Amino acid sequence: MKDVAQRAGVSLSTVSYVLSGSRPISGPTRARILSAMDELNFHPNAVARALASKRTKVLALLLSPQERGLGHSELEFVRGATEAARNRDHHLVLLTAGMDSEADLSYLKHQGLVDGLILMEVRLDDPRIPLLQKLGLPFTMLGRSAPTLVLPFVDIDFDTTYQTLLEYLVGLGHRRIAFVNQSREVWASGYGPAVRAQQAFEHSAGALGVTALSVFSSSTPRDGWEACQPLLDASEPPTALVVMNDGALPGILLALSARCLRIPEDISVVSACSSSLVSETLLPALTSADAPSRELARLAVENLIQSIEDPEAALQNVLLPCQLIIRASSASFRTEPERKNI
Amino acid sequence: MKDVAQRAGVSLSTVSYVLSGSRPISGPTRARILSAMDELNFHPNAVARALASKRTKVLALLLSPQERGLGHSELEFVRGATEAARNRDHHLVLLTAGMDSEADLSYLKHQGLVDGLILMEVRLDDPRIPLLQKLGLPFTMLGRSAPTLVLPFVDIDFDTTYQTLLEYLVGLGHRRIAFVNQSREVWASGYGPAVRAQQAFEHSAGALGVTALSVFSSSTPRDGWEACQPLLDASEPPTALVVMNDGALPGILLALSARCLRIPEDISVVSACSSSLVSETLLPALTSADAPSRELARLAVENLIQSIEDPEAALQNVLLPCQLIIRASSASFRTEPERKNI
DNA sequence: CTGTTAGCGCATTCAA
DNA sequence: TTGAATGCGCTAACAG
Repeated sequence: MKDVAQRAGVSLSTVSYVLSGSRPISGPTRARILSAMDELNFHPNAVARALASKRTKVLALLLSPQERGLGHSELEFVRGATEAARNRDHHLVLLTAGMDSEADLSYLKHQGLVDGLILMEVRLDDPRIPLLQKLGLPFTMLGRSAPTLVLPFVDIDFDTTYQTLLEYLVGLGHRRIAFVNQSREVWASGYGPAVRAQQAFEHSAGALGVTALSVFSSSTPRDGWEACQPLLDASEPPTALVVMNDGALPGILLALSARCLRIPEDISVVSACSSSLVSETLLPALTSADAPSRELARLAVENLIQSIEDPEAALQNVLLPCQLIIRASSASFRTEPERKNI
Repeated sequence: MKDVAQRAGVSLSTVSYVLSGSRPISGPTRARILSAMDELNFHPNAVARALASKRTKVLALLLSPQERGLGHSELEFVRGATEAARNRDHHLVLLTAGMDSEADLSYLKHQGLVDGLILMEVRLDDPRIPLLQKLGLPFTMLGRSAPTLVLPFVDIDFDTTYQTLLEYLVGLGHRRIAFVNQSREVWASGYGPAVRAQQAFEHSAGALGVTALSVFSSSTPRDGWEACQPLLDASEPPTALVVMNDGALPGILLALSARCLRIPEDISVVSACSSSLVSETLLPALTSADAPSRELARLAVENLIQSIEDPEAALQNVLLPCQLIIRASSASFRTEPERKNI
């Protein structure tokens, strides 16, 4: 950098100022400096900048790749966040270690390698939250914890999503609708989406006066298969399935196929809070309420950067509903003219 | 850190040396220093260390989450790599941006935020390789490029894997075996696994004298379904399917179900180079050759760190075969006593 | 075995 | 609008 300064006939600090833009530099000198940088193939060193400015411009996304691997909708979130970070001149890295214990997070903080965090897979009483607050490490959540806490987050608007979904199905004539949630363990652990979706489904179903059944399933085809057996064995099986479980979907479709139930003639299947990348490629293509992952990611990043730059700023929480996209797996329920159960 | 030094009654550098361990320190002083660090709740600052030592101790895993989302086997690799990095006192971050162009990689290098890279999804003539060599950025590949290049890599031993797989199937009496590869585009682009697996399959099939068919399929259930239609429509359909395509598997199973072909009575299905997390949870549980992701990850990290610490070191390439695990989807082929085709 | 010292490459405060 | 000087927190010679 001092080479650049010499070559441009200015002082080292002037070079620094054109880089950071934190001070007005006259047109000509700025141009000389820029071309000098170019000629010398100069690239500022991020580590040194970080040390001097105490900001690394690195944001981390905490993943917990325990259960089901990263689905398409998570990946879309990652892409959106990466892109948003870039637009704001930041790096976005994914961290996967056991970033949950106090030791880990404290380590992260003191290492000083990241300026802030985005938490995924937030639970209602997520233990990471008090830790991060205590450590003073800026963070934003994808999902939210218990409603009492005032914290920065972006999340799916489950109420609106399920209301839209159920109104659509009821409009098609369905009166017995089943919900396939995530696993009971995940739900019981207070994982936000599982809990809120369950509530939202039951609430909307009640408001619309439809019979609501629900089952849990881990995110595997095998469990999806098993989870829907009782539903299909019932004396009055549901005429529509709402599934918020991408991983279980193949098993569910297989189970229906095994019983020779046609979709959507015999039963409608809609996917909730998933990615169109999965809904579109299933057989048949599934009507779905697609999660606004990209948009949420963008908002989360903006949120985080803002709270890094101004810790006092009023936080701006956002809830976005999933968007209903009608595909081939839903149809109006005909009052059993030719329903064939085997 | 100077506070620690004072409190322990030693010089600043001595503290530094107990941290880095790069110099023998006597028991007593070391103990005093450690307890001083503890009392002051001291944590070394990674950024400062990086600036002074010119090593960030950060390794990056380059992902290209374009097509199919990260599958379980990739995630297992990530976990293995993270763990291995930790054991060697390094951080492992995942980078997902468009880290392929020269500009991006050069940026990464000059930023100086990472010491080295692990490349995933390597193609036979991967453009990133010459770039990284030119930039002098240490890297290791998961997978390998054209065989002529001498570069550090770890990879699956496709030849052994497919030989084992086919010998197993032939031993069960199968003589018509089909292979479902990744998509034609992926194969044509020179993606290593797709190319090498195809070769290995054909070679082993030839050596064993079995009739080999093969099709391509993108990693979606829909395409899996479609890809196997011609196989099943053939006058002499295969009696066994070898699938190296986790994403297509659900569609393939659905297609078989739709034709009322039972697994394994009517047709055997085995999964190649996948993760047991998917094979186990499909219906039925699939016999599979599981990728040694964890071990490969560990080796890749060791490799990379070694080449960072000693760029001249003789590189140690490794090929590991997948391990055949027999589950419920394969059985001996009975010479059509009751084969029911619909 | 331990202390002294000179940077690492840049941001930023003070002067001019 | 620019320059000079100080320091971010730590490492790694060089000296004892």
